Amino acid sequence: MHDGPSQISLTFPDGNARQYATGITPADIAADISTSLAKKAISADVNGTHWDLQWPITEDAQIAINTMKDDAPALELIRHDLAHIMARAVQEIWPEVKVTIGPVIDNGWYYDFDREEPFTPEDLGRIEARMKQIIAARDPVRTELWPREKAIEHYRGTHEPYKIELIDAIPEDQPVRMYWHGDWQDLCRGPHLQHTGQVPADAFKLMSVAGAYWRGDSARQMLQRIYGVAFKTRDDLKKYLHMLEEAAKRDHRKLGREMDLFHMQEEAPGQVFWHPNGWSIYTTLQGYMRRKQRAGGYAEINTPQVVDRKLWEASGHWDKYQHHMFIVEVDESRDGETDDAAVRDKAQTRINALKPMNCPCHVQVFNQGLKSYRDLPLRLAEFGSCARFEPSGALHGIMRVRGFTQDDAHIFCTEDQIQEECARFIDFTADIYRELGFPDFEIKFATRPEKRVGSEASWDYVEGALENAIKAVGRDYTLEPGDGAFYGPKLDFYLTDAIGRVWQCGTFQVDPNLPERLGATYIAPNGEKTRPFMLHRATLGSFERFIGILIEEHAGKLPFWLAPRQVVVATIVSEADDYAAEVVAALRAAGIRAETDTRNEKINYKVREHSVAKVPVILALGHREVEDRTVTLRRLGEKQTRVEPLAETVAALATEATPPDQR
RNA sequence: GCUGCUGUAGCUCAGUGGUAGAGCACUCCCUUGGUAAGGGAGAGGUCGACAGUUCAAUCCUGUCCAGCAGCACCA
Repeated sequence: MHDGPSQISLTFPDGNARQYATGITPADIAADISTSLAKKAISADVNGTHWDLQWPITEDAQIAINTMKDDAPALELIRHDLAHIMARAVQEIWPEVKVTIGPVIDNGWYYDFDREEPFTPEDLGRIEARMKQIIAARDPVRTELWPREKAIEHYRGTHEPYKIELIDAIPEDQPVRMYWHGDWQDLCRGPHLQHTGQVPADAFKLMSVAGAYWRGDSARQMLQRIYGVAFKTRDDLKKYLHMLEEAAKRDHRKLGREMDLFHMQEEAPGQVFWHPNGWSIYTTLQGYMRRKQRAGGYAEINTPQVVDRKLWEASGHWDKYQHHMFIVEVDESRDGETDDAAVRDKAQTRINALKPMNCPCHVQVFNQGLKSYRDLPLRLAEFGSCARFEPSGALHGIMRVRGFTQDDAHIFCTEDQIQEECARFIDFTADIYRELGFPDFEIKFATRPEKRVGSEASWDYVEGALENAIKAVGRDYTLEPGDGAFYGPKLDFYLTDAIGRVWQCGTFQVDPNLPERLGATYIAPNGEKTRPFMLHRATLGSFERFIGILIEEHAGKLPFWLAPRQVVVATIVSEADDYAAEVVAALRAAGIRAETDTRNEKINYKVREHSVAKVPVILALGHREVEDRTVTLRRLGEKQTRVEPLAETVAALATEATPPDQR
């Protein structure tokens, strides 16, 4: 059966090599080393491949035996075996349920089932109880390689159509691997544990059930996906559940309500009603970005929101993006008509769309007047309000909305200037992220997709320019082959927040296509009309989304300069009211957002209320402060208070309130 | 958009086939209290919308709208 040598040499992590008969399994090797290792072993690493203890080894290799002490393989196996154990439990309770796939994901696993009836939360409890029985039974796990015909035949017999489809996707020449957990069988590439009892019975939890398309294809069957989380110990599970609770407390939708930042309502789904507090954050951030862009060589412009379809047809959006656009039909015959009834009697309808992007309008600005190569690079920036008809299921608080404002800009430049502009933009963006408290970010470099326009030479050149730019500014990147836009490659910038979540914010895209479609030209040194390149770029992405990220990153406790109410001056006795007004006036004169709280409430009450509202500084005033012209300062989250002279406090807070670019 | 769940006072949530309740918030009164909720009284709801079943619907059924989770989407 084996063509290879009858003896193989396996090298262990300590460097020792030993000879074994070919076809030996890691289980045999572990048993050969010691009985305790044989018991503790969970899997092996063979030449870097995660290897089931039951799989034979047929060639020389580096080998390491894994135990539960090895985190990565242990978690992988626990979660993967739990996927199978859960599927087994489900089929034992409801034999008619069809199984599909059940991979390991971050912190756990899921398994997709085809079942008529929806799984209920009570069902999850039943399944979990059954899983614990299966674990307690310590059922052996075994595996075999089957010829594909036999496997297909088997699944025809058990009426598992999804499994047959999975086998069809396996290359013809490969046998099919089967696994058994006790008597329950599943198609699986493995590896797995030795028996179900190796799974910690108290360190997993079924979390939720949700729909998911078979093979991720929205045209195909909707399945029911059950999510579970699993760890090595009960403590780790508890920690994870606690972390989820903490994340829920940071939810910008909850904090937005508590801090009175914004609201949304059903008459305007996916659009934000900004309240004074929220709008204060927005305008502060926008002011900051405006200064940064000016310093970065951008000229700010503003363009229309409602634009005739002709422009969208010319730009190509009408063909490719119409399903995402808000279309506005206006009866032009009513022009000058004041009688509403007459207006309804349409004669002539003009079709407009709310702009989903600013780029076509920016080209219109570029196209006004003749441009010279001396004008390039021309950097046009707009805080552009866009509307996109996002699918209802995609909406999420202010993070994914239908109406939003981008910190958008388009750089018109020559091919030679792309690299320099890209490098400038990366530095520009890195500087802003650092000042806003996100020093670490990741750049993803998306290269030419299969469906694309433009010559290979042009793609080669532009991709090279971006890559050189990233290297020139000394950044790392990850490659996303084939993920670029049809017209050009792009860089996407990802921030990681305080609890490890990743957010896509900045973007930089090279586009030779739109200038072509919209007829943008400049006069080159040789006197010829020449096509410029257009670079689409954004740093924050959208203000809405970025503010959502800031809220969640800081759990509502925004940096002082961004906080909507920076200081509340709270009186302890009403005799301090006049002094409180004076203090607030002094703070406001120094550019600080301050308010008085002279309500007839105890200081405890006021402190609690403003703390809950995340006001960074509370100044308490009683008889003593009035007498001494001092303030008692308390910072959010600190119990300690400090008594300071008024003038000193105002000066210190004024410094602290200075935006990072003006320090 | 798809699957499932949810929609009751400003917020968080109970509840019932005979048109509703709590806590907090709000208003007023008492209290002037030194750093995370002082006391009392009061006001506040077309029970998401529209149909249907019923003598009677907030409750049952259907459709729609919105929200939540996941999937798909995010040229």
